Amino acid sequence: MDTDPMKTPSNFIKTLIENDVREGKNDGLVCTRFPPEPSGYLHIGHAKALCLSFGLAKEFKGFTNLRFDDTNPSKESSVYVDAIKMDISWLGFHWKHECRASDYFVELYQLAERLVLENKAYVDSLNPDEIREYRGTLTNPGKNSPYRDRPVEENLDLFRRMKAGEFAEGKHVLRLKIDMSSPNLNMRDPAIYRIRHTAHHETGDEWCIYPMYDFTHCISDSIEGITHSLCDLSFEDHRPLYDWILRELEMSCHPQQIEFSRLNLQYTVMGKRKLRQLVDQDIVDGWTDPRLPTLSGLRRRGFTAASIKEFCRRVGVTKSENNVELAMLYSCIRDELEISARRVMGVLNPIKLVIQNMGDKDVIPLQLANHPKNESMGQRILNFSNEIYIDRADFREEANRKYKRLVLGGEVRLRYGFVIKAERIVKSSDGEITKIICSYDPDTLGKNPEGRKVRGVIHWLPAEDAVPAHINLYENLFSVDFPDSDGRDYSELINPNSLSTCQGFVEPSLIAATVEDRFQFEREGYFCIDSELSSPNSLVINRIVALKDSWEKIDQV
RNA sequence: UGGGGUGUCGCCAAGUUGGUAAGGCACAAGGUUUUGAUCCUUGCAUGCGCAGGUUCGAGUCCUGCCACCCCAGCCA
Repeated sequence: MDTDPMKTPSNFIKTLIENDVREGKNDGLVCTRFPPEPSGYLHIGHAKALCLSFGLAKEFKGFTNLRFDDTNPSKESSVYVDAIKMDISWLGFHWKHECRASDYFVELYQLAERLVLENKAYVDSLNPDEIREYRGTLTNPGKNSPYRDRPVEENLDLFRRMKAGEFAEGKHVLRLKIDMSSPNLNMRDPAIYRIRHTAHHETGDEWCIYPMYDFTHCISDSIEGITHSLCDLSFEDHRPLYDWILRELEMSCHPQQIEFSRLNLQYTVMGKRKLRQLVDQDIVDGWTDPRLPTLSGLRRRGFTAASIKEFCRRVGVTKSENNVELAMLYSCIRDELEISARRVMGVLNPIKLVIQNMGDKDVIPLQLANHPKNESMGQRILNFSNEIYIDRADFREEANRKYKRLVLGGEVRLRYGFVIKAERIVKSSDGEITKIICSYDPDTLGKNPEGRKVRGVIHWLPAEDAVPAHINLYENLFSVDFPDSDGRDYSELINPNSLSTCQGFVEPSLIAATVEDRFQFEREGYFCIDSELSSPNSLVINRIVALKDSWEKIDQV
């Protein structure tokens, strides 16, 4: 496989395009488009489509247009337009033209009139229920509408009056005259214009009839000179219609529609309707909730654009059903952050530890590497003093040999510091450990103690300099791997632990961290500053992903 | 029982004219390690949905089955 991150790995679409270019089709041009409907936020499935369409066009020196498919004013809004542009830019893609289907409303209308004139379209006055009835079923052919043979003049008159606003919604619809007995339901006289007395976020109240997807999309592609129109498998059945319209209209540019399978990620949902439901029902904290697979959510969680593109590269492009494991995504961000993230100490569940053989005022400045393998990332100093914090999970009153951390009476090394020994503990009246009293061995900095082996290393923070932080830890949003194919209601499938928070401590340097920064809390995972809730005097930190943890498995047996 | 698709390791996925099954993730076992991380080494489909056939040779060709997905919005 091609491992160059700058290039799309080989896939069936790329192969097909390579052949087109080789044969000189479209004068060797490769022009694509990304056509979101501005009715929701983009998610990681869109990232796959983005990587494909933008990636291919770029590789073949073509261009990609961003086109908002805004033909349904009742569902769309400009707030989504802005969010979508933001997400695409964040991923690092540059579109040639920013277009909207609504830019073509006049042209679309004229083309529709032409089809009426050529007796290839007619105004149907059946109501929605009747239209459904007449359409037939999957196994039975449909039958012609009684209005199908209206004279051209009457169709034209009616269509113009639809446009003029003379009719109520649902009264009439413009349909293509194709074949009511086609085995492909999409060819059974599809509706291409409906009446909607709704203002459009771009065209205002200029129109009260709006063209529908099948009619709009192919023509928009054609107008823009798109050569390869990539979409997901659900449009495969629409391709004959796509081609029919462009052929009947004798459009000079006839793009090729190619379908690929959409991305499915385990333990989450990708459908726009479903994501909206999570947002609307306040199951999550808006479209940018870090648990969501939306690009805004992933960004807020701390995923980088590069890691998402790498993920898309790794999952590939095919026509087969796929259910990608979350581990694949996590691996991408870990691989990147392992190299780039600076290391810091962060204590999630603090417990105080007192060094008894150190004075109150004693301070030993310790040098800590910002990255164990990259000296150029420099060092920092942390003051070791007689009161420090460690994580509760790193201490046990008793434990078996497998436990490598601090045990009462045992020794452990403080990361980049001394070896300490747990002498005794202090408990509160309800039995909770409130303090661990330790001694430290001054002769163990940077070297092993004489005659003993210290197996464990734990992270720590000086109590004096520790900065409190609100830390968000995430787990899968859903408790089942395929929420879509589970019969139960969403509310029953949400993982109650998808978000857990703790009040921990971090190094002072994080006060100055920016939203772009990512860091590794040693032994814990990769974290970032929450872009919406954090401030220098009240840090909110999100865990992007935990470090791989082979201990967790051992501990459970 | 109509039409359109898809079936290669637990997951993703190469496999372009038939020539003797890439790679990634995950997992397992060793080694290194002041992160139970990283890194390194090794292992992981006599098998390509099933059954036949053609062929010296088939994941790749032929035939017949089976399974799963999508389509009956005046949504996109």
